[in-house]
Amino acid sequence: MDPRPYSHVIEKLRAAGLRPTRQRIALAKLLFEGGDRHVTAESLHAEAQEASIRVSLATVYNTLHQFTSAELLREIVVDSQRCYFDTNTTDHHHFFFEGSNRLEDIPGDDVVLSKLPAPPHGKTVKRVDVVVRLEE
Amino acid sequence: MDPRPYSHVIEKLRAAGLRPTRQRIALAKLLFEGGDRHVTAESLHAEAQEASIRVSLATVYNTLHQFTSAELLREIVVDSQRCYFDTNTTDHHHFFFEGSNRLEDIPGDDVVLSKLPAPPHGKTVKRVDVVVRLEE
DNA sequence: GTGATTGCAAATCTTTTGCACTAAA
DNA sequence: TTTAGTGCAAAAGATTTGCAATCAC
Repeated sequence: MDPRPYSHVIEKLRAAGLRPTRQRIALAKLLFEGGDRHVTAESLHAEAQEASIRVSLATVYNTLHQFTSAELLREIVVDSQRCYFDTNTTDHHHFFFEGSNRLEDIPGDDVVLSKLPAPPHGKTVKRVDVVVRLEE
Repeated sequence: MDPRPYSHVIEKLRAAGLRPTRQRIALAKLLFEGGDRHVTAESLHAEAQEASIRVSLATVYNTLHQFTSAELLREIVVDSQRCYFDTNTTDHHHFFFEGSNRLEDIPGDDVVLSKLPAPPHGKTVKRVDVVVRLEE
């Protein structure tokens, strides 16, 4: 077996200034080695359990927020009942399937905003989020 | 005093198929007689208390959802911790002031989406929400 | 009167926190 | 060894629910 099976992930964590603990490494592997993903704290915790990774839900919450601060993840607001996190941190938008509460990326330039208002005086635009809400 | 001081609001409720109870009339007056407004259940409840209207918080929640189903209000998702309701049910978008958690309407055509992706097969677009997130 | 609506308190659900314990450096 | 990170259980905050009391019609 590869003597340094987690080196990628460990580097990523170090680069972000996060100490590579067992839990962070395991969660980072789940998050970043499966392409672009959308997770909630609950869903990631369940996934970790299935993979026999022992992590508490509190640590999952903490970790998701730390990763978000470190810009390894992006938080997406589509539902006022739950937080979603996206492993795709590039500029893009989302489809949201009401009913199944599922999120899907909309590739970067499939949405074009050709006109935007100027921000109110003294304010800066942090981000523009476009959510296309779908129903059956 | 006007013998039918609430007639407007009462008509509005009846038209929406909602029985005009004391609480609904009072909340509808607060909501619809002050121009375009953004409220949370908590803020509307506080406002009602100040106006000496006796309504429980549970009833405020129920009423906001009934009004939303009846399309007298629109629910806006900008924060995964709280529900916001908007008395402006026309097509428009929002500024969200992170920090003060305040919402402001962006007039209809100050945002132009010149390109949108086709919805996935079998799905219908229910709404497209644009949120411009601001910071100081 | 009768069924819809309300209030209250308890329940639920997601998320955060305090603190003793453990592990990384 | 020193400090950051973790787990657990408890707390917090938003929202919902069950049910008896009340109100609109």
